[in-house]
Parts: sequence; C-alpha cells; structure tokens
Amino acid sequence: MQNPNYNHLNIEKKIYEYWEKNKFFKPKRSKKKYFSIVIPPPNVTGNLHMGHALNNSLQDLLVRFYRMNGYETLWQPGTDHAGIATQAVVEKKLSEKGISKNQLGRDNFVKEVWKWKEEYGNQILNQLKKLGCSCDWSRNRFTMDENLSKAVIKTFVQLYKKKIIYKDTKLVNWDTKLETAISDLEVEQKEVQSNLYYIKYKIDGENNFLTIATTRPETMLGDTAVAVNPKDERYKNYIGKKIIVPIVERKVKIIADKYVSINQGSGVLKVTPAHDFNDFEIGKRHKLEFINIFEKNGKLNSVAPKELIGVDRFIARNIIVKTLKEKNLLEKIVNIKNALPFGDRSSSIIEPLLTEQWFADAKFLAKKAIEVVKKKKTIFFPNNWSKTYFQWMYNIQPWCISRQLWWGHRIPAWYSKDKKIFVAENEHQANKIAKKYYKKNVELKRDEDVLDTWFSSALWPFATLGWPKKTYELKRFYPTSVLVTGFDIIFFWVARMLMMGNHLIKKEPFSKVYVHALVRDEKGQKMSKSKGNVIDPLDIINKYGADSLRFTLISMAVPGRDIKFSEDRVKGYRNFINKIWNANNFSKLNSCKLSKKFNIKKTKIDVNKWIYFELVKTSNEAKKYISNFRFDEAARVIYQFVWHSYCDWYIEFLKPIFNSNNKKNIKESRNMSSFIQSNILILLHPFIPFFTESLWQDSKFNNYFKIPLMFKNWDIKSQSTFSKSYKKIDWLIDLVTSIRSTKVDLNVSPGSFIDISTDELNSNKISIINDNLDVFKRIGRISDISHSKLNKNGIKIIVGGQTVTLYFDQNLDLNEQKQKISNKVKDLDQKINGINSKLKNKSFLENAPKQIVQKEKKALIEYKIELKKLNSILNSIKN
RNA sequence: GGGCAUGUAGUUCAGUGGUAGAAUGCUACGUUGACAUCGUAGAGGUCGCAAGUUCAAUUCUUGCCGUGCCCA
Repeated sequence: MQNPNYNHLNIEKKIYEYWEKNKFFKPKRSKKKYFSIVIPPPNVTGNLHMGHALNNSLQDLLVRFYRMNGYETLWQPGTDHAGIATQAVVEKKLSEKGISKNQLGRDNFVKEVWKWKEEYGNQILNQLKKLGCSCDWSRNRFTMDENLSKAVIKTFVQLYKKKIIYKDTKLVNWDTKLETAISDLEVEQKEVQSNLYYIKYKIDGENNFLTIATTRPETMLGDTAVAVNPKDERYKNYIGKKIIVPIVERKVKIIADKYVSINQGSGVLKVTPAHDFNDFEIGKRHKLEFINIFEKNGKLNSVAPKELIGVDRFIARNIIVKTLKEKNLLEKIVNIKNALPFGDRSSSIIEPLLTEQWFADAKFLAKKAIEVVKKKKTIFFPNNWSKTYFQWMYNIQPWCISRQLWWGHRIPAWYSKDKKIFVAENEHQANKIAKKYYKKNVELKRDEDVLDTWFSSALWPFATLGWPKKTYELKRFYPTSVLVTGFDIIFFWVARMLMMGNHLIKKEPFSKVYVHALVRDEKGQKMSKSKGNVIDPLDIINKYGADSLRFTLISMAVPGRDIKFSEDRVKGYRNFINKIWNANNFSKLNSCKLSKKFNIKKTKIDVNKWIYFELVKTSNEAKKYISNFRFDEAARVIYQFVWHSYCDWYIEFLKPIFNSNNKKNIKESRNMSSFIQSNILILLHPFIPFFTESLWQDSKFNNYFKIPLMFKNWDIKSQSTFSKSYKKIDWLIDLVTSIRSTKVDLNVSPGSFIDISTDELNSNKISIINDNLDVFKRIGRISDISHSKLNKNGIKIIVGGQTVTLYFDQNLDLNEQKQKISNKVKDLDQKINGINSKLKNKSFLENAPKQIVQKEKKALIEYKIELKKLNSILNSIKN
C-alpha cells in the first residue's frame, strides 16, 4: 500500500531537473502553428511575490497547453536591470561597508553592480523554477546584455535621426533624494494634511497689500509675477502694477491670466514658473523670467538670501514662515487636505525642476500604437482595458527618457566643447561625425545620463528574439502570441512596447494582451510590507506544493476581478491533488494498466462508456475555456470531472466489477480506468505540472503513449454511440442518490441493505438496472430486486418521472418523508400554476420562440405526472 | 471633478432574457479494501434598491445607494 498522502517536497525538484536535463523547454521545430510569450521581465533585485506567481502560473499554463498540442512554443525568459532599484540596492550595500558611490567613481561602481547582479540577479529566476515555469532558460536575457544594449543604442540613434528623440529644457518631476528626473508615471499623488499660508505682498509704491495663498511658501524666492483673474473685480485696478516679493524684495508684475481661479484661496496667485507645472505655462504665456531656486538635492541655491543658501527646502520653509511672521506679512495659516506628488521609488516629495533632458515624442509613436489596437491586431482581454489604454494614449505627454543615474544604458550622445551634440552608435562613430563637422579632430565628452529602464523594456518582445539581427526566432515568433501582464503596467510597459514594436518592426509586438488582476489578501487589502499582510508564495510552495498554489491562483483568475488570496483555498486544492493521488492508489491496487490491444470503440460496459463520454465533454470544454482565457472555468470543469465524476462515481462503479469473476469486464475496466487516469494527467498537466508528471512516469504512460507528458496532445476522439450509455448511467446515479436520501429521511442506517420492486418502471429503465445489476446492487445497497410488488410496507420514490418502490424491514417513522413530499407537492403546484398562466397568456404564445413554448408544455406534462405520483404516494402514507 | 469596474448562499466567486450554480464554511450521520487532506445526505438566496423595455428581467436600459481602482 502506498502512502495515503501525496508529498510534494521530494518530488518537485527532481521533476524539474528531469525536464531541464531533457531540454523539454526548448522549442521543438514544427510545421504547425507557433505559440510564443515573452515573460514580463522581473526586476533583477526582485523576489517572487504573489503577483509574479499568478502572472507566471498563467503563462506556464498557456505555454504548456500549446506545447502539448504541437505548437512550436517559446517562452522567452529574462530579467530587467531596473535602474533606480538596482543602483539603490548596491549603494546601500556599499554604504554598509562605509563606501560611497562617489568615492568609487562611475566605472568602479558599475563594476560593483555587475558583480552584484552575477551573484544575486538570478534569485527570482530560480524562484520561477520552483513554481514550475517552463521557460527556455537557454535563451535567458537581461536588458543590459550586449545584444539588448545594441538594440537600445540602435533605437536611440535611429529615433534621434528622425527627430523622435530630442533634447529639451523643461520642467520635469525631480526626485531630490535620488537626484534624477523620473517620469510622470512614477509619481504618485497622495492626499495629505497641509498648511495653506496666506502671505501679504506689498504693492510697489503704495501702502497696500495683496494676499496670496500657497502651500509652498519657500518657492516665493523664485516668484517672477503675481497673477489674478482678468474678470476678478477685486483686483482689476492692480493689473499692470508692480508688487514686491517679500524676503527677496524682488519687484514683479501683477498680471492677468484666466488660469487663476477667483474662488480659490485669496484669488491671487504667486507665479513661480521654474517650480510649478501650471506656473510654467503662465510663465511661457507672459514671457516671465524662470528663476531656479534649488540645487539637485532640494537645497536652496545662491538665489536665496545668504542665510538660506544650502538649507533644505522644508527647513527653509519653516524659516521663511517665521521671518514672514516677524515682519507681520503672514496673515493666517489654514489646515487643508491636498494632493502631493511622491516618487514611487524614494517616497520623497517630487519637486518640479527646470532641467535639460532627453525626450521621446510619444505623441508621434502613439499613433500607430493606437491604430493596431483599434484595428484589433492587438486585442486586450478583458476588452475593457483597451479603453484605459486609449484614454492614456490620446492624452500622452512627451516621455522623459533620461535619468541621472550610473546604472543603465548610457545615452549615446557626445558633446564637443561648444556643446554641439553628436549622436552615434559608439565613440568611434561620434568622433568621425564630429571630424566631418569640424574638419578636424576634436575632443568629445559623452553624455553622463542613462536611459529610463522602460526604454529598454519597450524593446523586449523583439530585442530578446535577436533584433536588430534577422534571426530565426524573430521571424518565427514575432509577433508574440500573447502578453500576460497586470493592469498596473499597461502605461509603463504595454503601451511602450506597442509604440516601439510598431515603429521599429512595423508590426505589433503581440496579438493579444491578457490583463490579470492584482492578488490581494483574504480581506481584499493590497499586500504590502508596511501592512504586514504579505503572503510569500515560497512559503505556500513549501507548505502545500507549487501545484496547489498554481491551481489556486488559476482557479481564482476571473477576468476583471481582483484575487482575494486565502490559504484555505490552497488547502482545498492540495486536497484535490491528494484525491487524485489516492485514486491512483486505487488503480494500482487493482492492477489497472493500459494494454496495447485496448480498443475504445469496442467498449461494452455502460459505466465505462459513461466515464469516457464525460471525459470527452470535459476535455472539449477545458480546451475551449483555455483558448478563451477563461482559466477559472477550465480549472472548474476539470476539477468537477475528476472529483465528482471519476472519484465519486466511477471508482465506486468499478469496485463491484473488480470484485467479480468476470475477467472480460475486469480487463475492459482496468484499461478504461487507466485510460481515464492518463487523460486526467494530460488535462491537468498545464495546471499542476509536477504532480501530473510524477504520476505519468510512475504509471509508465511514457511507454504506452511513447511520448513524454509535456508533449502529449489533448486530442481525444468522441464516440457518439456512447451517449446512450451516458444517459442510462445518469439515471442510475439519480436513482441511487434518491435511495440514499430517502434512507436519511427515514432515519434508516445508510449501510443497510434493502429490497426494491420495479413493477412500475418501464422496460427501458428496467433494462438499465439489469444491464448494470452488480454495480447497482453494490452502490445502491440493494439485496433483492423484484419485478412485482412485495408483500411488505414500501415507500415509493420518483426518479426522472419513474416510480420505484423501496422496502424496509423495520418500522418506519414516515413523518419526515411525508413532510418532504408535501413540500415537493407544494413546489410542483407552484410551478404548474406558473406555466399554466404563461400558457394562457396570448402574448406569450405569440411572441415567445416556439422552442420555449414547447419546452414549457413538455415541462407541464412532466410536472403533472410527477404531481400525480407524489399525491398517490402521499395518500398511501396516510393510510 | 472625469473615467473604468463591481454588488448573486455565512464567505469567496461563476452564470444566464425562459426552473439560481460551484468551492468553502455550516448541520446530521459514518458504511463500503483508494482517500478522514475522506464519504453520504442536508440546510442555506426578494440575484443592492427603484423605475423602464419585454409575453417574460437576476440578466438589457436609466437613476439612486454601497464598494474598489485609475486619471486630474
């Protein structure tokens, strides 16, 4: 006897090694269709979290399914260099040793990052292996690899030449902690409590004041105007006059601009064009001076009064407020709620800063990217996400692609001493162009900045396949079949891949985008370290096995809904796997094997035909659901089949057969049960690969099918002649269920054997019983079947409109039975009344489809027959 | 403020213009040589509220209420 509990712990690792050793993950050349996925490259500093677990379980499900079904399948893996995150990790590590990045210098620091990457960068990939991911690891890529770097540089140069990439001085979101520009997508607006300061500005040459309201008083050092709404009667007379900015004592103009809202604050706006996005626009409109007051680290620069130079912006704010108070220029402070911009990496408050940066013309690139989605060359699933996509794409802003970091793709731009820019694929080329321009050798200096990590990620679907080289993989697997990702990076990543792919390759990077939900905790809260509600998928894998985790996540992957992850569900699916394990034990115990001579067509026994029919149905439904991205439904129908059809009924049917002496029947059933078992493994393989593989090998199905499970197709022939048996066994199941529940109603021990009579059954139903006599007697716990009434007290039950009488030896309390039947009678009465009133309704008869009317009529007849029978049973009990 | 979702059994969620489903939890009972990580049976629902369209609405439309997310 085998252990009644399946233990995943020793098995999963071994199985994974078997797959890898045999190179099963590499695409097998095939003339059939292809199926390809590029992995959303996890951050090299990353650790597997539930989001990854869901994302990759779904990808692996798809990849395994299509690989099994003969598609030439590639799952392209890799990681992303994550500029800011990786640089921060290494900086922190160095600082623990007392070394700063500046001490090391750029080259040495970058070397340190590479060292770190070699040592720790594969962690998340190893975790993906634990999950069972069948990526082609021989093709593993990293966004800083030589080939990908070449692609990045080539793209930059090409887009620069077409003026899609350009340099410009603009206000950008500046992270004073990381000292780099970040994209607007990396800025999170968060509502906080703030002070709104009402400050008096003296009008030049008058003894009058105007009061402005601001939450950032320190920016007044950069004020170059004060603005009012031209329609604001209160201030009309002041327009054109000069006003004095306190502290710096700068005389600035009072201007009129429609942007100023009359009702907000005092209705007077201080204008700081170099430090506010709206003020920047006003500044441009009125040709104001742009005064930058900050250093890159958020400390005040030399524009500030002496005592404030080098002081941090928030400390400076306090000092300025204090000074204003002393000068009697602070009217009041009001506590308000407002939204502040935070950097999503540093969590520090983002400062709009006027700097020179590289930009990509996203508006131009978006055109084709919008078109392919419109033309359904790329389809979002669920389709709602295309709306989100369009909304963003239509309002797209220039994409700031330069970052003031050391770790990343260094921008391939070189500058001469007179600031002329030479963009080229390498220094040699740059020198050549410069020489041509100046007609002599000049000294060039390379741009210090690197590119936004998403710039290289945008090339991922083709750069990983070899682009710009025309490789076999690029030709065969691009456009990729589907991209599986979370909605949170539609803008960051999906949109940008669509832009770059369509521009550079002139073809969409993927035909479909499957957008899955966020994994939340049991209560629906977002998992976060600070809340302490993070569930580590690796803990779950250790405890319950990767298969259980996968099946749970897949079952819960309902489109358009977040996943509330609960360990109880994992336990439930662990139990499911264990159930199959035990079903397998049963097969072994009964020497079930597939023999080469087994011919499904020649199956004789009803229950065998029944289970085969169920299998075909399940397989077809699951296939359909997987193709439509309804993984939850696919998991559901298979679960239902395995547990309830196969384990609950079929195995019970087999027991009397295996206990009999009928060798022919035993042989057929051994074959059929093994066949079903093998197909359960086939169906479940994409969901729970480890477990199914281990049983496949254990059952030596490799030998029988002459193919590893990973490549076994799902083709299964339907046998139309089996449907008769299917219906027969369905009725038999109903009969057994009714007998069981009647026993419970009557307080009769469920194990006791009873007699029945079939005198009121039609011949068709009698033959079902006769054809399956042993099976029926055993699972129904029947001792004798009589075809005429017995001279005992009997209870009649109705099954599928047909009456069977059950006989019990002991005296029975029929009250409960009576009650139950009365309830049924009531229920039927109601239904019959309902149908009657429908059938009396002329407009129903006229308007409803004929089939519906027919159906109702048929139902009415059936209900009436059943009612009659129930009433007669009720009468017999009363007597 | 604009947009997108969402509300169905105690809970988590499917589903459908024509008789309301699953998992899990709950209750009772354990009997069979796969399995107590189990089995059998059962209870449990005004399908958020209101109006409209329709022969018929849980399903379609509108409004309201509740919840979540994104953008400003």
